[in-house]
Amino acid sequence: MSIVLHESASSKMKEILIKELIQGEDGSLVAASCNDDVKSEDSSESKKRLLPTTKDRRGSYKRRKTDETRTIVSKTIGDNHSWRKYGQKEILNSQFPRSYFRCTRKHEQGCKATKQVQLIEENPEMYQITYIGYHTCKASLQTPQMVAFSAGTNWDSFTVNPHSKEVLVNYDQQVPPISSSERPIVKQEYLNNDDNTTPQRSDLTDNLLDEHNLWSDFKDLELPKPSTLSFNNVAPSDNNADNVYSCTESQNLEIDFGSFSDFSNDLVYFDESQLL
DNA sequence: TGTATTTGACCGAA
DNA sequence: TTCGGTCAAATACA
Repeated sequence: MSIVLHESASSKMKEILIKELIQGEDGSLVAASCNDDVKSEDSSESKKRLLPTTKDRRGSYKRRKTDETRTIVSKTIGDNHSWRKYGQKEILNSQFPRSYFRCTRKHEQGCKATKQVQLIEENPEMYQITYIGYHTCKASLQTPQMVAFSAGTNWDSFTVNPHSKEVLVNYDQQVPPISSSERPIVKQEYLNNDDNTTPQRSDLTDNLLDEHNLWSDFKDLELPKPSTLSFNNVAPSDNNADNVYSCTESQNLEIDFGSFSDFSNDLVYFDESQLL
């Protein structure tokens, strides 16, 4: 189960989500530790060598400040794309290294999509995956930013870090899903795992959301007035995407789920960039 | 032999 | 000046 939030998401949307999730009545929602801005004095990691040659101009790059980025948390790092690892780095104050992947069709098709994968310190079973840019290659099966509600998992907690741009979702698959005709059926994601050789169905997916899932939590949200969230169907970023909904703000401070007449095969997509 | 991964080094944004 | 992101040679693997 993963939630995708645009990095460009408005602070309003984040505030709403964060506030409500953190203040969950059942106590299952916890705030993530804020480990940002903690700079280490230990700079011994920096190994610089000044041997520049005209031939060897490695590392020349532009930081993707303005690129679209989406951060998700998942138990697997696989998706429908083919990735090639091009680097790994130890990150300051992080227990686990960060791996860098680019689309394998970067050169042949100029696909600019990259992703960064890092184990979460608080939960080493989960990966924090940051997608940067969108796939422009024709082999794209499904844009990763579409991944949102994967049904069937049982959410036992959310972890919301207001200092980062992400919502972490922990779930417990042991609890059998509770069927309900009123609950949305969200899109199932089939993964061709990069790490695991055989294609497998994502363990992030299943059929239905249960009473403890995000949907239920959203339904129970009491959003600060006077703002409201509604979900609108938005055009997918590529032809392979299914229906995608963006979350937009309206006036009533209620999440307007009425627009979801049929959740089958649809994805809920938080495009916070549309919130002002 | 071709492709993928590892790893040290470099660059540049912050 | 630091450190994250990227490059590319070296290495591993099929």
